[in-house]
Amino acid sequence: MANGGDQFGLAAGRPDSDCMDSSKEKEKNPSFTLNAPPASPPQAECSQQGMEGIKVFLHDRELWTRFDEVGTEMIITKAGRRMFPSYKVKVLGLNPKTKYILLMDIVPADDHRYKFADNKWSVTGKAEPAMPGRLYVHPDSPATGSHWSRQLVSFQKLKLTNNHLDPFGHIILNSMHKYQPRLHIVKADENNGFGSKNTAFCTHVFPETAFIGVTSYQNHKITQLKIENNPFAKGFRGSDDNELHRMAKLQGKDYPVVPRSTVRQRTCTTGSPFTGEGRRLRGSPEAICSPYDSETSSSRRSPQELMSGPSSHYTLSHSNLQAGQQTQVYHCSKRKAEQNCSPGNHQHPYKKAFQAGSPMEGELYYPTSSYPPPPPPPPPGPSNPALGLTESTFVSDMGQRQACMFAGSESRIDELNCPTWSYNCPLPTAVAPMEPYTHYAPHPPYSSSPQGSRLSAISRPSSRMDPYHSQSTVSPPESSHSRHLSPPLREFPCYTPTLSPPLYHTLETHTLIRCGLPEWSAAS
DNA sequence: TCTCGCACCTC
DNA sequence: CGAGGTGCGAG
Repeated sequence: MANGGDQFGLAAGRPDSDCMDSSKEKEKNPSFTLNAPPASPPQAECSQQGMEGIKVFLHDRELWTRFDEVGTEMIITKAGRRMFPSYKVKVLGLNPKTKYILLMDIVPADDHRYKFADNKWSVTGKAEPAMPGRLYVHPDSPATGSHWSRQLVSFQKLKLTNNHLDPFGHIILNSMHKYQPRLHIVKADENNGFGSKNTAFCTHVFPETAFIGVTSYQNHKITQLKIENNPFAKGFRGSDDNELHRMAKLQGKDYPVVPRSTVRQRTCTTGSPFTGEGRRLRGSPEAICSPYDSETSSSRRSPQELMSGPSSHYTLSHSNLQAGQQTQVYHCSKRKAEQNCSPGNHQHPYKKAFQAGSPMEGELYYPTSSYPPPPPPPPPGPSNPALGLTESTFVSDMGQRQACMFAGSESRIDELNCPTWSYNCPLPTAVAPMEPYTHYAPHPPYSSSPQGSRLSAISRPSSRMDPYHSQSTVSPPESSHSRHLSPPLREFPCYTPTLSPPLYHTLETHTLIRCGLPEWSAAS
């Protein structure tokens, strides 16, 4: 991302990059300091709650970095498209016996809409209102620390869609907008009591995983990278003659055609438009940028570092979560869901469902009332929905454990009052009500530690940096910095214990519970 | 811009 | 083998 971020010009600079230790980072990059919160006081609730020692390393970071340097694009389709590279992480430092819920969300990186012209990305306007925020709960959740640490934690099955009414629980994104995936680790230990102030969680952001959602690839370099690295795209690889023949066929030409991939490779490799100055799209002027800058520097790290290093994870307090998101939870039974509705079905079924029926549903589901609460509240955070979800829930519901989606609106969070857990019943249709998230509050995602602070700050002016301290955690192997911010608040989505038939369960935002911060708590 | 059906591929 | 993940290119 570093680069990528730059490329996109995302508003943000990336917060620090992954692997480095924040402290180290600072050393390297003075600028970093500016943005980044000081090594920060561990205030973090995270630390208090034993989340401080958690280290997260992005798998295949090198690959992510390669994409990022060009400007990562992720295809978003109505049926839902997987991300590539896949988001996989190695998590260390968890208490072996404690149960945790791992989930992801993807938040707007900034409030811009982008266009790809002249072989480069540039800002073309203001972002569309944020889509309903959804959280993807790892299918294994909740599971013990030993379980998570045993092997890579893969979010490979997470799918992205541009269908605002998506019933499958896929993460909804807007095309030509930049996003930042985030990983949330929520302690599901009963002792914490879900929804309690003590519930601990932390958020990790790998700037290099930021991407722009597209309905079709814009940058040939990206297409090439996808083809070269994604096994499912093997058929497009220009291995030798195959490609030529294939291309010729496709084009209906008798003569060999030069495979795009080949061309691209040559073309793109070196000077990506993005590189250097070119890369940065105008970032949002906001402070955000700075963090990224720091990030950028980080990007400069040696390849080795990038590769192996644990990415820096920032622990963001929930604040990082995008503001204004609502939380909804969807449990999808993988197979079933797919069978019933998914793409697999051949678009028909689901199309109908979505297109035809959806509008209504969508409307119905969108609770206008709750809508954009003014200050973007803290992100749904790892909504504890997960927490709420007990194992039993997960397990039982899903024959197999499956990923669950949550959509959260931060905005609501504010509104939420005290921590109470409520359970919502999934809609019969499986469509969860969602609210649009409040339009993005400045980009939360990025500001990692600094972000964290930023986010919070953003969402709530009052809660700025102070409240959140990002701790810098040193990531072991490589330099990584992880910052743990103590979240001011925590929200917990309510969750329905009984999974109803519908594959998905939705947690509504208002059901979220906030925990923790005084500031926020006061809000609304 | 986006959607769709397709060939080709992995699993 | 079938299910399903790919990018392609026409529409």
